[in-house]
Amino acid sequence: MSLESVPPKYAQLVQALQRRIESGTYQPGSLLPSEHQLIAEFGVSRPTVVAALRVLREQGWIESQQGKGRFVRGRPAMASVESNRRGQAFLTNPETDSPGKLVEAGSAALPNRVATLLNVQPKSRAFLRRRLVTRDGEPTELVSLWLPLELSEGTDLTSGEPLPQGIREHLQTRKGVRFDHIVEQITARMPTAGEAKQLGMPKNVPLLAVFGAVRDASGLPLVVVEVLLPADRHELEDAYPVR
Amino acid sequence: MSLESVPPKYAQLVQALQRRIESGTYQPGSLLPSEHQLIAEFGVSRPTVVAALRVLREQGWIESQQGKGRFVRGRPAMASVESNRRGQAFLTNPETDSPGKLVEAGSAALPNRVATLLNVQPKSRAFLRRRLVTRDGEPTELVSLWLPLELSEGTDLTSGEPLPQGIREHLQTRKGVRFDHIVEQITARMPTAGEAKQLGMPKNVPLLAVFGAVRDASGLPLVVVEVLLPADRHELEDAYPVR
DNA sequence: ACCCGACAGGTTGTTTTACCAAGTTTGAGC
DNA sequence: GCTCAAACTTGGTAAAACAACCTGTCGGGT
Repeated sequence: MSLESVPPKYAQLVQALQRRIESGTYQPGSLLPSEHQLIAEFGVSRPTVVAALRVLREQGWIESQQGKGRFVRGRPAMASVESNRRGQAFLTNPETDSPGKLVEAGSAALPNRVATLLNVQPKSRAFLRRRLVTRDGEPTELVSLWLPLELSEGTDLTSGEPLPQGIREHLQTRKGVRFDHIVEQITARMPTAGEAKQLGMPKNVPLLAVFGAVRDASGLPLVVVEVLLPADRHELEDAYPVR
Repeated sequence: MSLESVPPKYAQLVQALQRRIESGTYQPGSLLPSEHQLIAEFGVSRPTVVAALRVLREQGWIESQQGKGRFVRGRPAMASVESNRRGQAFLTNPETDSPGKLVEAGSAALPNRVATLLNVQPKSRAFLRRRLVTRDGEPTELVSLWLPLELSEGTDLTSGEPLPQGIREHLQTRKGVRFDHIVEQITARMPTAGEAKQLGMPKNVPLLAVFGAVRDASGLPLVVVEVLLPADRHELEDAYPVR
């Protein structure tokens, strides 16, 4: 008896066609064999062929045109561009991964913008955990984490120690909340005197400010992350499909 | 005879189920009716039901678990956040949509960063089309479009008139290139004296600079867009799923 | 000679019926 | 109380038919 599970036929077909596109057997811009030809070659039924081609279309390998056929687009370059989302990393990676110093951890009054993102009354209080991240011994980023007081109770976020677990995992196991997506706002402004000093940057260099509101699937805000980056040392990169 | 086309059955089912989730008939976390129940209620075949449920799963409305059933997640908040991609709009919308003034249109030497994004030799020349976009009569954004000279030949991009057609469509029909995705870089810096004057902004306010490299499906760069935004008047918003 | 419509044959899109496989829960029987 | 089979669930495959769409060809007309 073999314990290794074989992937479904349509998934095997997907891989086979991907290999042919990558190897150049099917040139970008050219016409893919018709459904009937693929049925004959691989010895599967039409629904199986269609299921495989649907996956390829949704992943961007091919595009189809009713009445004409399916055209090869090539290996989707999107997948190879790693998205450098600032907010993402700080939520999933443990703090022990990046060296830094805890600046603040406790209850604090919310800035206006953060209160709006958390969907609470302005000037109300929430839990704040702020860390100065260093790279090569130099301070590079100031990361602030805000969350409602009721969400911070019973967690280890108040501790001065770096969290060995990702914040995402920490909150998910302890409070049962599920992160779903992040709404990100990016602005630029001049640093305050205190920020410039903490980050060791000239006062005439602007600051990139990234606000990330983490929400659950229904859109309810759970946590807000603010990342401050000196603009002369950082830039943000991202990729997305057209239309 | 009626000219209006009816959507396919599976799409109708998708809409019907979405309405029930939105109206609260199906509560988040609860179990969706089984395939058999949906077949009986809507009078369609199983593949049709499965097709609809597959769409809902891929869009994040529900999640499925073999042997147990399908669970309601709720309305995916992602979809309701319209992505405010800067580069996107300037490529698809005709210039006549946004009032503005053409500042430059012709061959120009490439800045280092743009040459890198276009994957050409530094200091080589390319076609530049620069527009100052105004809102409510005030200048708000400086948009620059760079493309290789061979791609600009035979187009109307050299004309001083606003393009009645989107740049994307314009290039696609005239040169046969197909836009696929955009790699975006965001930085902040202080404006030059000329930029501050053109944009009518104070010299001590930073500038958000968005570079968008438009590529085809194979990753070949086609066009580079640069958008300059005074940071006191603009911010960038975006949303993406976690994991 | 040229243009235009009808038509045939190809393609993908949608729907149906049928059956089997795999995971989960339930309850009957020991 | 435990085991295990039955009955549910979703996942996958096969075969068939019709609809919608595109592209040629073959006419007939101007």
